[in-house]
Amino acid sequence: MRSQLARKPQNTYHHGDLRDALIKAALREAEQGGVEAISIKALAKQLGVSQPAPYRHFADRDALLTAVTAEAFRQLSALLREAMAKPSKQSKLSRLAQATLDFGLRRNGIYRLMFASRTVSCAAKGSELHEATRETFGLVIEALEAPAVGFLRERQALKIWAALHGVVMLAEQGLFTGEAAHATREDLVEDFVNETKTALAAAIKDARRKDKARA
Amino acid sequence: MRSQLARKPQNTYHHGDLRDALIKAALREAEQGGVEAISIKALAKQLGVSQPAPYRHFADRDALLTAVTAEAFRQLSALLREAMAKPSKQSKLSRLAQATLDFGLRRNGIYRLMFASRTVSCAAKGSELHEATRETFGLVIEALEAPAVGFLRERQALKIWAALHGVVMLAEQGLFTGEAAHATREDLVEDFVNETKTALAAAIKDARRKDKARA
DNA sequence: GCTTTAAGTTATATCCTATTACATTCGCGG
DNA sequence: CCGCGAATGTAATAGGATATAACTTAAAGC
Repeated sequence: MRSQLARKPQNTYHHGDLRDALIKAALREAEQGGVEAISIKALAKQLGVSQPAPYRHFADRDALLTAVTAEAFRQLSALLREAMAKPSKQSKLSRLAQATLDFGLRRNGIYRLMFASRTVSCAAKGSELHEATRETFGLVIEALEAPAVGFLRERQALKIWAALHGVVMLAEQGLFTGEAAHATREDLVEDFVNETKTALAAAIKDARRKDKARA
Repeated sequence: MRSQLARKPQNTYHHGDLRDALIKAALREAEQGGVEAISIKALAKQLGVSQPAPYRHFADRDALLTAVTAEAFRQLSALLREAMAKPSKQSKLSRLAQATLDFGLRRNGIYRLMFASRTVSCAAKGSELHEATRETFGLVIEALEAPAVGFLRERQALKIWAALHGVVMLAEQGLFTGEAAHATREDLVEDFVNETKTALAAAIKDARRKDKARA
């Protein structure tokens, strides 16, 4: 496999793994300047191939962005899985939440590419991107560590997921400076984590009660 | 004032209010296709002026986007103010929250322009955009209808603000379809509203208790 | 080994941003 | 009321990006 080498080996007509190299390089670019920093032309030059070469692998810029976004989701999933796996006195949910915040701030260009573009919503069911996002969301559900009550769990997962987004976005926009800085980003995330836990516990208790009443 | 007419009157060298017309037209474009739908050239053509004319009013595309974003925030503020003013059996906070959700979904292209781009975070203190965003955030604080405990209020305002963002983003990305659709967007928003209210009440009670203990 | 096909190249069309140099109009002081 | 400077608009043009078409080279399979 030549996919490790980002650049094309000299004197070879074929790059070897241009598709993969393009995605990796695009991710690097996006890390700094967000979506608009991804330029087919620039990537081609960087990888030592001609400008239209990428079009052999991606129909257009959007197709590349979609693939890049999918890869980014897989990387986030890996990070979250890792955070959830390592032993800690904190809950799985808390670790997942803080890891998400960390990813969202440290790799903000990529984060915005993942969530702030319309790419995701246009992903067809069954597509690579759709699967990648579902996997990530699955981890959120898993982190709740709740008995399988189906939609109750999904609802809380959606809520914490949404709240995390918001914190990342606002943090990146500098809304935590000034007087509001009394609350750090991490504090807010922990607030949401706790509220999610109590809400989930209450919902389950409620469901059990109704269940018993019916019996 | 000629600002009502979007198009340049025929046979007049000067447009009359090109700056304003550009912002309005750009907002219309963004409503459909988001930020990338805003093209200086296309706007100029649409307004019947030469292609470089806009550069008399905006240094570059970014400057236009910044102005457009500021206008969008002012429009959101107006909408929220209206929602909060009209009599209703629901709380101010609930009305503000639902109005935000509505704005975020119905005018999603603009919403993304406002929050998903880095424009806002680059706004210098005192700039038009910075003032516009602070005004909007001020309305959120106002909607809490809490006694002035300063940072306690700001913290809850940040939290509900963040949560609202998240819901809008996820909703727009279609994460509420499928099994998760058990919870509608409006339900989630109401959940957050209620959690904010109880959290704020608890925080204030706590602060009072500590205050009394000191006396 | 020969052919088919995947992958890359050169050339080119089109669109957009942005600048420069020039033209026109507005408005204000004399 | 006139003339001059600032504001605003135009034409011409450079430069960069996406994307397509026609051609070329290497790889892979029979």
